[in-house]
Amino acid sequence: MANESTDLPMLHPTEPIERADAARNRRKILDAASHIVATKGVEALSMEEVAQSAGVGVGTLYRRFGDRAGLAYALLDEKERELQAAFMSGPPPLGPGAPPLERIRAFLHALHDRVEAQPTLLMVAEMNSAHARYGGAYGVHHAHLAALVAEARPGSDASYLADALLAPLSASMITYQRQRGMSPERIGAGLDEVLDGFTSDA
Amino acid sequence: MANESTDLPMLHPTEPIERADAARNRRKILDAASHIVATKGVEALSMEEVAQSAGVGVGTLYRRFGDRAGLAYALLDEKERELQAAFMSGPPPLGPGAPPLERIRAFLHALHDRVEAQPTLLMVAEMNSAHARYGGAYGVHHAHLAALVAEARPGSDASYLADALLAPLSASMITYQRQRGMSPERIGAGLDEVLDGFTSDA
DNA sequence: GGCATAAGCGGATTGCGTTCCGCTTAGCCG
DNA sequence: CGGCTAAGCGGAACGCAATCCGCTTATGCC
Repeated sequence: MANESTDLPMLHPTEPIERADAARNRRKILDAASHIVATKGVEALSMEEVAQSAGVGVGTLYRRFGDRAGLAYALLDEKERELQAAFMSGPPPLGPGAPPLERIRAFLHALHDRVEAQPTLLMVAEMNSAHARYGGAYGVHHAHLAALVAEARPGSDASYLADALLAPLSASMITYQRQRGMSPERIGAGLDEVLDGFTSDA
Repeated sequence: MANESTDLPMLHPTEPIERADAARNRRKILDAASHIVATKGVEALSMEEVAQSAGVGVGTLYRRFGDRAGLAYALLDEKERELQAAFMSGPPPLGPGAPPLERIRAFLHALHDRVEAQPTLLMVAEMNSAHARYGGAYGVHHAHLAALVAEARPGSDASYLADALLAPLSASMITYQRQRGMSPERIGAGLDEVLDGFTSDA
């Protein structure tokens, strides 16, 4: 079990193979990082502190994870994999089997739930390399959603609409809405309202 | 003409009054900053360089503009005022007089044009203090749009829908789409498609 | 005009993300 | 089993945003 569960998305069928010490360090780093997040919060997740706490140099952190956003993303990776498995091969309505519009709805609500569960880590992950590194997950979500939209609304620009549907679910937007006093339930209901526009054909 | 044109939004009817040297410095800073942006690009807009180039201390920059995002926002302020004037009291369809759905469409396209014209500065302005400082402009846009949505779709959660319509127009989203090869025209057409969902009542 | 005072100023300092580069060592090969 | 080599490592150094605090000065009041 050398290389599993903690590289970015699932787009590296056969990477060059990872050296044993590198794998060991990856584990140490992720353990230290999640411990820091759990005990002191995301804002205390500084590269230097993680490195020290894991007993490695900061250079190693950057080699493994690219930047702080990449580290945050790696911490979210397990949940991300579960999510991807759920909408790619899990039970409907999230997984295959339900009509596209119901799958879209289920998917957007799943993304919303994820943001509610991990707002701060996601916000860090969205930063900086946002659409490059984190782009791995975004790309998968976008492709999935675009396919469903193409089914639900043939002839539309499904790729654009997928972006437009994902944009309101960014961690920073939702965090901002929550700060303004908007409840998760209201956000969920709002999502459904947005989707009502999809039900009726143009 | 002490205090005009370069404080944040238009929410300070009668601020405490600005000292003369402070106003002079504000001008020097903004001039230096826009010169740097014009000649070396936004990425060269560092607080230290602006301060040096304007002949003031960095502390003064922070006193005036809060942070780097605030400075970027101030550089966009003139255009922002024009935009606000246009949709609040200009000619239709952007200004009052047209039916709400046409005004919504005109407004979103105006925002899109703005992003196409100033992507990098807007991206800096969106950073960090994003929804605090820059929140001034966002708040105005949101309030305007929510009012129009409430007119166009009575009974809906206009405040949420306004967020959802504004989210795809963030500078970072549009920059990302452009990097993927999506043309401005396609984005504009996509916006119209999103609005089609609004035409047909739920 | 002179003075009191608070607004303003500036640059040294701090903190942190990121980069760089010379050293170490795991993994392979003869 | 010993040596080769490239992957990996670590931590010093850098750049830059942001803060802090003692000094300066514009402004209002007598």
